[in-house]
Amino acid sequence: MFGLVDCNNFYVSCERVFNPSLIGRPVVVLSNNDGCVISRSNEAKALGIPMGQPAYQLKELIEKQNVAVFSSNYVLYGDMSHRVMTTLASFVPDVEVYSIDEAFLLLDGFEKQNLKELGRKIVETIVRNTGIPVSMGIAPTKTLAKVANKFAKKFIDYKGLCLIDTDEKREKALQLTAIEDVWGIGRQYSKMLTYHGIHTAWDFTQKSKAWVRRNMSVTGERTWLELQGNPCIEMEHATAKKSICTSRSFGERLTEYAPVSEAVANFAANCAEKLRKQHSKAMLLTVFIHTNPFSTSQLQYFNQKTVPLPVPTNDSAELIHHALKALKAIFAEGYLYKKAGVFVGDIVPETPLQTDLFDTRDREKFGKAMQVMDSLNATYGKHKVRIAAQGFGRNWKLKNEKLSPFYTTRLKDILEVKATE
DNA sequence: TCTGGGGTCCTAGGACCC
DNA sequence: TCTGGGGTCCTAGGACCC
Repeated sequence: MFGLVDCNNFYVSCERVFNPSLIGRPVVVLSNNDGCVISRSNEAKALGIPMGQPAYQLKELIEKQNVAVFSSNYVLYGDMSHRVMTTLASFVPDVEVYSIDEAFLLLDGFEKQNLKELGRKIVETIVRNTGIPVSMGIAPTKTLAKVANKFAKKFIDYKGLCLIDTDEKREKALQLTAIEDVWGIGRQYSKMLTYHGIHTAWDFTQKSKAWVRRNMSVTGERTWLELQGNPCIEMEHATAKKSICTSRSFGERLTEYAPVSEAVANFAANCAEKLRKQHSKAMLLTVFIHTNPFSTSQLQYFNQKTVPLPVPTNDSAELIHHALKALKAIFAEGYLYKKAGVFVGDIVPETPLQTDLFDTRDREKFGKAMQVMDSLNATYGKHKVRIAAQGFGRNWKLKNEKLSPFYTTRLKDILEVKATE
């Protein structure tokens, strides 16, 4: 059996833990740059605020209904997520952290009756220990655990826990699940399936295996099997990323090369840090820049450049060097830039080192410098020690006007909470 | 009229997830 | 005025090998 634990309205719940006056109120959290709504309290959902709605289109509603609005505070959410995951790991040995607010649990070896008790205990302990309310689904496959989780969330009588442990329950659940709500069925497949008269998860399971394979390839076939109780998607465990990307929209439009290059240098440094953290190096780097695609009045420009790295590397200075060279090749004057990003690919393990006959860089020396930089920054704060090209300008920085304090990670903010308490 | 029979690797694009 | 930021897997087709 598999369990799926999912935090309810996660980002909103994080804000509420440290600001209980938000409980009972409509609350939303916005994406980077205060762009779109990405988390909503139940009260905000009841007002009809959809997921992904641009904030500026909701201005009136927000004022009229006194909706509390927050910029996203990923430092806080990341720390709260860690607390939830650690608590889960104290109950079962095999936890797969699936996203910032979700985890799969392998529940093999528990008796049926114990399973319900265990689930109940997990749901109650998480909210008591972290303040974050969660829902849990338990079923014979991951896809069915996802289905069970939706019921745990939807029906208040379940008190956050739903088991699908008999064929009867499974059939009933599938009949009540719309096809577009199935894990693995996205917008395109929903459209195609609806066209073929398939409206529920149950309808889907009634199609032949060959039909599903023909129209939806092996991934669709797996979903089909999983919905019938045949597990084909196993537990996965954190492995090194095969590609890494850091990109941001700018708080204001940029026209000059200097601030764009500063931003790109920071994105490259960020990619380098992520590479070092997972002990790998990249062999390929891409830089992209573009104007605001939503604008109808401005001249549009999209461009990107990919460069092979002569020697696999995770050195900040080296990645910045190549990123800026690529940027120079694609930067064009006369546009209002909205977004840029750095992408690294062809990722290989840090060792063994692939050497290059003509490589003149003292990699041992620079590697040590990176280690020192990482350890200083771990103590004194992100990017406290940096490469000069990263600059101090900040004029490309994000808009986040409604940012909450770093309640759990920054001393000043922790003390502020204590003082108000 | 008839025109071999396998392979591998890479890339782009499309689907999906949070 | 104002619209996020990450990832994964699969397939088809082309280039190339013998």
